[in-house]
Amino acid sequence: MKIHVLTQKTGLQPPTIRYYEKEGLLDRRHVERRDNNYRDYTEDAVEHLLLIKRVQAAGFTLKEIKAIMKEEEGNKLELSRAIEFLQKKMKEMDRRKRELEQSQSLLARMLANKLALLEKNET
Amino acid sequence: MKIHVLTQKTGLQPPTIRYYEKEGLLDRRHVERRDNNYRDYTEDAVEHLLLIKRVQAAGFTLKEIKAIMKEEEGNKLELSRAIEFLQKKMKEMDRRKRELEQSQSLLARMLANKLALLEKNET
DNA sequence: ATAAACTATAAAGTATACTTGAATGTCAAA
DNA sequence: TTTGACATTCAAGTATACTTTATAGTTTAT
Repeated sequence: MKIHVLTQKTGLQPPTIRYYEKEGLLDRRHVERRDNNYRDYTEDAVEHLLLIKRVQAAGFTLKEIKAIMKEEEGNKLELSRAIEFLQKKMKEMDRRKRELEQSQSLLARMLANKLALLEKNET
Repeated sequence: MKIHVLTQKTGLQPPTIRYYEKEGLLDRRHVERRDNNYRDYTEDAVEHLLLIKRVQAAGFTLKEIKAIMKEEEGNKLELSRAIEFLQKKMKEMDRRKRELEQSQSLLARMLANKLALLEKNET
């Protein structure tokens, strides 16, 4: 499919998708070139980009995402090192989750305060 | 306390703390100037900066954090609008948490694969 | 008293993740 | 066939969140 179709399926913009490719987040499995030099995306590209979006929204940088993706493929790292890497990432996510929960409870307290005030005013 | 002491208590660097002040994340409650023009931080500044760190680690920008802080003070916004604001932020955090959990389960699957491989190799 | 350590400001530089602009090429429909 | 929509590259611009550099004033220790 052409880039425009992919933008509709992913919600990303053409320059963003090209940028990701330039940064090495897409490969032969996701894009090829046609005779006219236009990019031709596979169906896999859709899933792949949506995955990138999710992981990115979870707070990872493109660099980290690339490392994770590469790792997914890779027997470049040996097994034990790959496991170490993934466990480190898991811990990072746990930490982020805790921080998120703490912030959330802060907001919850603020919200409770406001709601109490509202109650008072209405009584 | 002087800026150096605050850096030790927060783990932030002097220019970062000054930058936060410039960006309006600190006010009279947190900093004052002495006769020599040196900044003099209150104990409140410590808690405040650590809070900023946590909320930031949860994925919020300084601008958003500032908005939340301002709101915490503020009867600038009327009550109902404040509540709306906080509820919106809560939803954002829920979404972020879900994305984090999805990414985490992705990593968990990858990790499970690696561990299975490891098992196999050892048998 | 003077060097070392700390403080200040202002401006420029850096990294990340894009977005925008300029110039050009390709294709599909009227 | 020519106009409009879409594609390409490359370079420059933007926003966020700092960090670094340069210059200068202040305080502390010896």
